[in-house]
Amino acid sequence: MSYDLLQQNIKKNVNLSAEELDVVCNYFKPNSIKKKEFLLTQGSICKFEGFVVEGCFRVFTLDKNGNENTLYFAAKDWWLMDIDSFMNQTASDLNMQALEDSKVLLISRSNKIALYESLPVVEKLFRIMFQKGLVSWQRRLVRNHSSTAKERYYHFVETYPEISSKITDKQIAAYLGIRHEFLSKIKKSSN
Amino acid sequence: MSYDLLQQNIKKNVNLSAEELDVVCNYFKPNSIKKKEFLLTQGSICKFEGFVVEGCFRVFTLDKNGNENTLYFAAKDWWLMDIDSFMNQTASDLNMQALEDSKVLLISRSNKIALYESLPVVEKLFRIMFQKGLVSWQRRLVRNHSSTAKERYYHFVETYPEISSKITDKQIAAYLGIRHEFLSKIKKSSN
DNA sequence: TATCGGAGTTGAACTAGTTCAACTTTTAAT
DNA sequence: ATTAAAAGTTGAACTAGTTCAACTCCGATA
Repeated sequence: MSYDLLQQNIKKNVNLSAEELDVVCNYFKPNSIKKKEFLLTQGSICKFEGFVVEGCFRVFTLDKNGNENTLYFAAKDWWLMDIDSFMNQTASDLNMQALEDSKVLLISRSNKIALYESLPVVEKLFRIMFQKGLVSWQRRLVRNHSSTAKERYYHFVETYPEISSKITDKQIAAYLGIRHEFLSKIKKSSN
Repeated sequence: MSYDLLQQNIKKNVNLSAEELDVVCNYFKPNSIKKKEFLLTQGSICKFEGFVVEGCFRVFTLDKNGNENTLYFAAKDWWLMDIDSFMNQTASDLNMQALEDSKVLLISRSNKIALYESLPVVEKLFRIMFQKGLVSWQRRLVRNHSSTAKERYYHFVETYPEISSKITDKQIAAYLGIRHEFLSKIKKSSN
């Protein structure tokens, strides 16, 4: 059943009873997205938070120079959110595109609010999730400042082999913050 | 009284009664730190989370090349934390140094846990704080990838004029991820 | 089976940012 | 007031990464 993965994911962060897990899951609705389709586009208002059950997404923004900048990839067992747009109902800066046929569990804003209210331990769940998220964003920034593009590339493919295998080099370059031509030269150069 | 600022800060994120605010504040202990002293050093285990009442700190890590990399500055009304080391009681990668004589309110790990348990709305408080933090780290990464050092420099001084005025150019360079010699050239070049 | 478009490759010229070393200015401690 | 140390400046040589354009190599679609 498609809620299993979500339940496992939640249990990594907080202890919930089977009943509580069911309550949480009931707020999430399954959705299928075809390859190349967008779950969110820049300029629109984010209506959901999502959890990826199957497939893979890229989350990117188109910057002032017209370059794509990838914030993160979300494969199976990852969360998909535009926190800012979802919380404040402001125009999003982000695009979320399926890189293959995918299945997600989505929670609407009103359901998210209801969930927080009906089950206070969910506050703790997301507090811990965001806490962990913060740590990894901090690490990524330091890595960007202290490593070369080549080092960052090998770090990425070693850390996320499953994701690396699903995406193009162009998309990896957009994540690393380099041009894809240069990534091509990195791969060619001897280690 | 030195808890006022903390109370105001909390009220920006959640609605607490005066009594609840007092409960929260009671877990925090005032501390004075002299200029140049360290509140945390790389390799040690972080025993506290802090809120800056007066003064200013820089939070940085010494990377493998021996360069200082500044994660953030914390002036009055900012939080000081090494989430990873504090939560998991693992060796810290971070240094927290006072840039001037400073006053902080510190909460120990056992008190933080007790606080979460005694007042569940504190979970919401930190959930929202971390949520906002995540958004700004994401923005910073995109900015690093899509702007030149010069643009990032002017963005920094315009966004944080109070902090800019307290710190050296060397420290700003360590935050921007550039060498201080290059920052010197940026400032000299016509806008 | 042809073809079209996107992903990847390559090279040459370029530029943003680094490195190092020498120097000046400011700050802090005695 | 003196001095030492740290911060800031400058220039010259360098390098990591960009830009642009031409080309190849698929993989999807008609």
